[in-house]
Amino acid sequence: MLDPKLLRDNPDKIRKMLEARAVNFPLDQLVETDKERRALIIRTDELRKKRNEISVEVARKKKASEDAAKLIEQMRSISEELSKLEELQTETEQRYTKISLSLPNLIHESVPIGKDESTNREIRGWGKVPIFDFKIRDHLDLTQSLDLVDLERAAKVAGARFYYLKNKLVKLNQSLIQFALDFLSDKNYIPVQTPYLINRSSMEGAIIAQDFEDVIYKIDGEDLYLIGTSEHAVAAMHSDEIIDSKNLPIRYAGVSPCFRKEAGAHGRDQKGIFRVHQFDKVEQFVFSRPEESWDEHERMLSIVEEFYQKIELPYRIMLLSSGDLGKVSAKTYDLEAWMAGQNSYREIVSCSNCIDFQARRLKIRFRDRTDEQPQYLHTLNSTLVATARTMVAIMENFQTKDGHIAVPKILQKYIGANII
RNA sequence: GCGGGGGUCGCCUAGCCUGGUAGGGCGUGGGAUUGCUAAUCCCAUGUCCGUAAGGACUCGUGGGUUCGAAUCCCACUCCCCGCGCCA
Repeated sequence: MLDPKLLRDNPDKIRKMLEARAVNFPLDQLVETDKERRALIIRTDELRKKRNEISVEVARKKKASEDAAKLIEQMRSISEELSKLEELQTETEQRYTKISLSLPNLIHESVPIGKDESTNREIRGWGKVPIFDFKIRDHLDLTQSLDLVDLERAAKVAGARFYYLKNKLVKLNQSLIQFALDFLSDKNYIPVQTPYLINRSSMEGAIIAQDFEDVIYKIDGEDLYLIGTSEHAVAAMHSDEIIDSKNLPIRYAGVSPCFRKEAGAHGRDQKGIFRVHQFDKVEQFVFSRPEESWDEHERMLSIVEEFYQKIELPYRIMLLSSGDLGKVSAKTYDLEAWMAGQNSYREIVSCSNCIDFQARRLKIRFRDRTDEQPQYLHTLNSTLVATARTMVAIMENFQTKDGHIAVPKILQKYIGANII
């Protein structure tokens, strides 16, 4: 949600953003509805004022045991008119909210303008792409020959894009989670394991309407949705709260499974466990003062880079262009890891500053002193590790000539082995 | 799932029975007073509309009764206590 004042004072700024994102949005309709709703507020406020004045008079007369019948008759007609207007107001308010909830976030000035991923900008790279002196295999091949993943039975039991992890891959999955949590704890992040199902109003705080269709699973007959990432549950943690600024920034290490419908991804990445309906993730989520959020954003990215250097995965950092940017984010870096089996870099991390967009939706504010106007804070989120994709990268990059997988040094003590 | 108790401004609390402008304390900021500090006293302290003056709203949420609801009625929700079931 954007600052409603922007809608009135500078709609062109919003128009520019929509253009840069190449998004169709009924901006004029929103501006019009905002006008309607404000006019209605003024009219109902006036009527209420009148009613309150008469009500005080009624009370006074009754106390003095005078006749108030005439006034009460007036009250009756005001109340009648008011309830009609209120109905109209509620309807207008709902219409306004519905449209404004689907309005995407503003874009930071450093974001390159461009229509899709082809205009993303490479910021830097790290590590050497491995060179093999044997014929390499992709991760699907490796998981089948080493009996690490059962896709056929998962398809039978749950459907496409599900999987059974088996044997040492189960341990690798746990090791990545454990290492990630230790790593963030050392940096004073607060570990938090979230609810995996949350209600609609919480979900609406973190995502935009279209995502309900494309990514989010709903529990039939309940006001419950499976989280697409712990970000959704952590963001809503402090909804409707005013946070004492001396507690900022609040840095959480969220851990949870992630559930995604992947609607519209038919045919893409069908192989193996790269694009799946369920995976585990450790996530950085930060509540920050507005003036500190851009530094915080860079800090989160540097933490991500340190992590992947420790597990020795070659990567490059991409700055997403306006057309590829998520609707709730003002600026996003992706980390793309080298995947030998696909001979390309693939996205495994997304690091975003959502500025005050989620905070407005969730009413998360802060202040320095208790007599001060509270103001919206900024929220940021970044993957630390999404296990399925990171395991794909590890398997493909660390494969050995004899068809096994070397375990990155830092994970060996967690998994209790140096080869899979 | 059943029975009982509860949810009031950032925090704590009064008001609810008996309907008529939501009061007090803490915290925080400002001011007064005072060698300094402390204590004391005064003012401010949520959201929305409005350039402003000002006004409206706000008592877990949503309905209802009433001229008028924090207060009465109904439903839902969350927390606490007891019982039941249960990994």
